[in-house]
Amino acid sequence: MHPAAERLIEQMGLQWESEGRPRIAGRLFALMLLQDRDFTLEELADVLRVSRGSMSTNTRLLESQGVIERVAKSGDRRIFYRLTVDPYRAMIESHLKRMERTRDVVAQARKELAAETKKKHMRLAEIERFHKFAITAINALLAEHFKQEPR
Amino acid sequence: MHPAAERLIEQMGLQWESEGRPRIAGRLFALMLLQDRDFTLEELADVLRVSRGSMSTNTRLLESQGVIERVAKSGDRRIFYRLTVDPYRAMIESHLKRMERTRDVVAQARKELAAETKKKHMRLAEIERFHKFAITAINALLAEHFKQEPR
DNA sequence: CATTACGTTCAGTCTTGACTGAACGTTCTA
DNA sequence: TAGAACGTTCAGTCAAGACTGAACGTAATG
Repeated sequence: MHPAAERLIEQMGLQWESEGRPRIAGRLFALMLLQDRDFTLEELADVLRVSRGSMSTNTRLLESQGVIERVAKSGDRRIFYRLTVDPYRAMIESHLKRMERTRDVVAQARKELAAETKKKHMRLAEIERFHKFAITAINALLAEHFKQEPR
Repeated sequence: MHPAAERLIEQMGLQWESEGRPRIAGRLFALMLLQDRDFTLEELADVLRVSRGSMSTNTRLLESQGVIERVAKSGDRRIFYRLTVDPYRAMIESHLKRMERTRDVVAQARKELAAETKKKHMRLAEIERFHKFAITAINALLAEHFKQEPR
């Protein structure tokens, strides 16, 4: 493999790790970006030099997030993996879910604290507004970017 | 403290933790959202029941990200902390930096692999395009949301 | 049926980093 | 100048979770 390709894979792994996601998943993602084709689990494990167990865990993780998908081939018992059509959408959407969760947590607290709100200085409303705004914007981003390839 | 306030603090902590950020920092952020006032380091440590050492680390972290700021008061040696005017901007901007970093890593790899690009199936260009698009969109979001309160 | 190949699971290991608390340096005060 | 109060640092502890590898179940193949 080309040194630049190796580097991309490793750096993507570190990037993901720094964001609290499994390093192997990041490396896997980068590999698939570099080679847009079908891989067997074993091939992935070999190329990235990790155990099949780890690879199984991480393919399942990325699959659950809609980043990669499984492909069956007749006459071959093995499962193949490939990038989905729009892995970015999947990743953005998981971000979106997190923001919505935070928005809900804040909204709930604000509701329950409504009585005190008038007395005390709070900035809950402010951050809630921001979250709503951002969520709307992200949705708009998704709509805009994928308008020519609807799912 | 109101149970709902306690809950917000703890949930925000868990949320941050799940995103790979220190739990204490999330709890600290939530506390300041609830009570928009100045805190000493010791008060923060007491209220959240953590050591002063931890609190020192985490206030420095949030300060470096522009989420909180230090305030000096004459006649008081202690340092006070409070939320900045727009902590969300700071948080979005750190996101932005990460995306830019990824974009650069991908761009670099694509450049070095230019020769092979024509031969092989790659999706580097695609993800690079998406990153650029998203970065632009986030900048637009910032501009839009903060247009009435420029820094 | 026996054998082989495959993916998953799980107990155990290891790494990372959050957190503590004592020690330290500094600044203020008496 | 001694003492107290404060914030920071750092060695040490601890927990979370990433990762391994062996064991397992299943399906294909002969």
